[in-house]
Amino acid sequence: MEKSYYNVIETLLLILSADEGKLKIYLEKKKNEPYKGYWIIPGSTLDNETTLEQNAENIYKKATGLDKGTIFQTRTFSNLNRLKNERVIASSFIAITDKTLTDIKQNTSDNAWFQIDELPKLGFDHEQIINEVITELRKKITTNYDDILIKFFPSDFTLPELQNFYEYVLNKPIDRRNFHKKFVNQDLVVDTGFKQAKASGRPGTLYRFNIDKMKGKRI
Amino acid sequence: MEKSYYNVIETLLLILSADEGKLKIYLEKKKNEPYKGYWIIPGSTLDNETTLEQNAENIYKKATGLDKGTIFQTRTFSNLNRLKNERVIASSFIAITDKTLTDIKQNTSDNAWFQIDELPKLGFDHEQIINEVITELRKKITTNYDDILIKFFPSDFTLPELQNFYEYVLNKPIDRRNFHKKFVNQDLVVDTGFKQAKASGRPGTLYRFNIDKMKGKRI
DNA sequence: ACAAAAGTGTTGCTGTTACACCCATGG
DNA sequence: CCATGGGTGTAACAGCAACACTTTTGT
Repeated sequence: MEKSYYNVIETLLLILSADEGKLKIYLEKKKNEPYKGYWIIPGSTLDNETTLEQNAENIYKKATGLDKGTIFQTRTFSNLNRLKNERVIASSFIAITDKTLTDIKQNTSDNAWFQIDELPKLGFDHEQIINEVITELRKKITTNYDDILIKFFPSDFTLPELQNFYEYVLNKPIDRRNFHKKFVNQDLVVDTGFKQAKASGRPGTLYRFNIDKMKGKRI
Repeated sequence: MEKSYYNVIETLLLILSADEGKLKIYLEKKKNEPYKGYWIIPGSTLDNETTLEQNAENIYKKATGLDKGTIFQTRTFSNLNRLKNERVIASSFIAITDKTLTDIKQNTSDNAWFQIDELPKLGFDHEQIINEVITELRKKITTNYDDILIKFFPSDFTLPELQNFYEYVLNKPIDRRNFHKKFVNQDLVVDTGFKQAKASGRPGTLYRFNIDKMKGKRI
């Protein structure tokens, strides 16, 4: 290979969702070689008439069937040996979505949701990319940087649900009474008046974020 | 221009420093057309045998004469019309440095430090890039995200110095007594035993960050 | 002595932590 | 009535916010 000032760039989109108190990622199974049968982050090579943001949106639309979502840029990976044959730069994006609204509710043999701590066998350097991007994201979630919690819970939720997700990301337990007090006493959440329908146990109260109070709030 | 999957990428390095309570950026004056006489962010086109990180380090070394510094990646800009002739993607990095240690202490006609709210006439889209990157950075500084304050104050400082910088970035005043108490009572800083040499007024006590206490500390 | 800038103490408020029992629902 | 999971109160402590006068230095 010869030294050149032209580079190949791909956009990789980490589609994430808060589901059952876990942080989950949507992955696709590769149908052809190399890495046939391995799972990969959905992506697309960038042409010089498209922006990275447009590219990410296109991947999002194709994968979820949704038009609009919370999509933002994260790291760009430029290691020389990411792929075998050619140096390809990966610009990674995160999309935060509501799993229940997408066309990909059900896991199939071709695509599925995985907990970010229970990843399947991944192709290329995608496991490393997920780990690096998620490490950054965990910091953002646990401090509510960029009001990111709101984006993971766009619709109604119970406080135990939120707490489970938060404990999962933080990886340590929190006292339920204190968690409840924090959100309710500071009016960070609003009671919707509805209760969760559940299989067992007392149904939880459904809350919604009080956007005004949550904006800029450091958790 | 024809659609292609090859792209030109440049690395832009925003070299920053906390100086006299202000956030300053190092810029270079462009010597040839286009934008001759305008100021620009130092940068370099990426070849396909170099990583973005290596590229940023090279720019840093060339500009400051320093070997190592705190350098990290920020946004990648891929607008189609950034430059006139060809679509060039800009991957921006921040370098945080100690202005007094660099070879660029003095402003010359070719390069100079500017307060980030008193920028000169900038070439290309560099003003927009600075503004977007600095907006993100301000959030990080004011929350001490990634322990960034330590990086801006690697050596001794007085509390009023730190406070001035902090007020400048936050763009609002803070009570001096409360600021002092916060850092001293929580042992976030250590008294070095020295005093600042100053032109007028009572000399300030020189402190150093207590790294262990500052790590992960949210300000 | 004056100007300039740094150092400092108290009080009330707000949020955090630690801790254990009762309540609503389905089976 | 039992299992499951949700809801709740209190007290001690820590950090934050609001407030003005004194000390050290150079001129």
